[in-house]
Amino acid sequence: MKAIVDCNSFYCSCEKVFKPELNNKPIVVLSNNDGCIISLNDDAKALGVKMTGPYYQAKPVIEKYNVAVFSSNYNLYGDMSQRVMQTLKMLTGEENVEVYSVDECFINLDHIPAAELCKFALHLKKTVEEWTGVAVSIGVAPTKVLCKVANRLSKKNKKETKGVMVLHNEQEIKHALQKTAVTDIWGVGTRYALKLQSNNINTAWELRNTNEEWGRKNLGGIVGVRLIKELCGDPCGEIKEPLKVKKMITTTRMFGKPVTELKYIKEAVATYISRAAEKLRRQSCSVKTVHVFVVTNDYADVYKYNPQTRGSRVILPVATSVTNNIIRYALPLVDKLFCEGSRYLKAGVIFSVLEPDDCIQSNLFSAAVKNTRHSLMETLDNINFSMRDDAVKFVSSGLTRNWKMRQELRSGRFTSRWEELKEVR
DNA sequence: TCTGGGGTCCTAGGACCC
DNA sequence: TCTGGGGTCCTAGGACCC
Repeated sequence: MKAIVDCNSFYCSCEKVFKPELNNKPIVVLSNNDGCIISLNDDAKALGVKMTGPYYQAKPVIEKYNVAVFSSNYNLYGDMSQRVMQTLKMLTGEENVEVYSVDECFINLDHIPAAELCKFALHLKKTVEEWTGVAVSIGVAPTKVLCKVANRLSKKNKKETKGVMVLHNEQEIKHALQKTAVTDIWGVGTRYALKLQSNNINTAWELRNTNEEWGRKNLGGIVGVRLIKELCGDPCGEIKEPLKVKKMITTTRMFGKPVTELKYIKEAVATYISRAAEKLRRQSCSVKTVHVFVVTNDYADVYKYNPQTRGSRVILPVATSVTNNIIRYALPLVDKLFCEGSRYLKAGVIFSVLEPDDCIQSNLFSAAVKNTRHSLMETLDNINFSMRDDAVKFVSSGLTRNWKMRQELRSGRFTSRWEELKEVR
């Protein structure tokens, strides 16, 4: 058996830990740039506020009911996430925990006797809540997909389930699947949901009873086959070692307000390259292919949101993680992409084809230079880490940066900055 | 008169996730 | 005035190899 442990309204819970006066009060957390609502607690949901809706649309309700609003504070959430995961690893053994995202993980429970699963899950929940202050829900079942089903039902009816649901046998699985719409299955997005519904498959139970060949044809080949097997209780995804090394690194941000000047877009792209290169060095890799993209909103009616993406890529002669090298090759792409007169909403970079630093493929046609600037980069990373982000940066990334995103309502980085430590009198 | 079959690698694009 | 920022996996098709 497996479990999924999922933090309830994670970002809101993190804010609440340091502001106990918000207990039982509605809370929302906004995306970067304060654009969208990306987390809301049950109290906010009860007021009719929608997840991932634009902030401005919900503003009337938010102001009327005095909902607490925060800009996202990823330093805080990242640190709280580690505390939750660390607690679970201590309780179940590191090798049994697969961290799946910032707020959820799968746990292998094969060593727990069937009769004790529920008790054990409740123990995990209670301990995490006591040690970190973050509330969690737990779903236990034979496969990951079924765990997600159980977890969702446990959340929907917290009073009855106490936030824990175990699917012990076929009967319980059947009952749970009948209560789950296809749109709520993990692995079914809008496209697949439409296809399923047009074939008159509306519940998870109906999907489970579909034959695998139909799934192969209509739900993305092997992906669909696995999905149906998992619903049948036949595990296709085991608890995995976490991916220590990413295969792709992306950095992208909305601008604080639309930008029309080439100069500022180049500054932003240089900044994003610096950030992505930091992430790259953290996993001791170098990048071979750099993709740069910009998003415009050119429409007769400027209020209509109709983003258009244009991108271009460059393949470096030799993979590198040296920021200024990457900037040199990638920044000219911005000149190519730029159109005078467009309004730019956003830009970003994607690093793909990542090579480990210790086995970089050299180039027959360029001199065999090593990553000689590594000590410079290391120094730069150390300064920026110990002082503040961007204490030292490249001039091409701009000095004034008036394109930067808004974060007007961010709370303190209570657990990761000494100067912002929470004081108790 | 007539031109194979089997394989690998890479990339773009589509789907999904939180 | 105003709509996030990351990721993953899979597949099809083209280029190339012997």
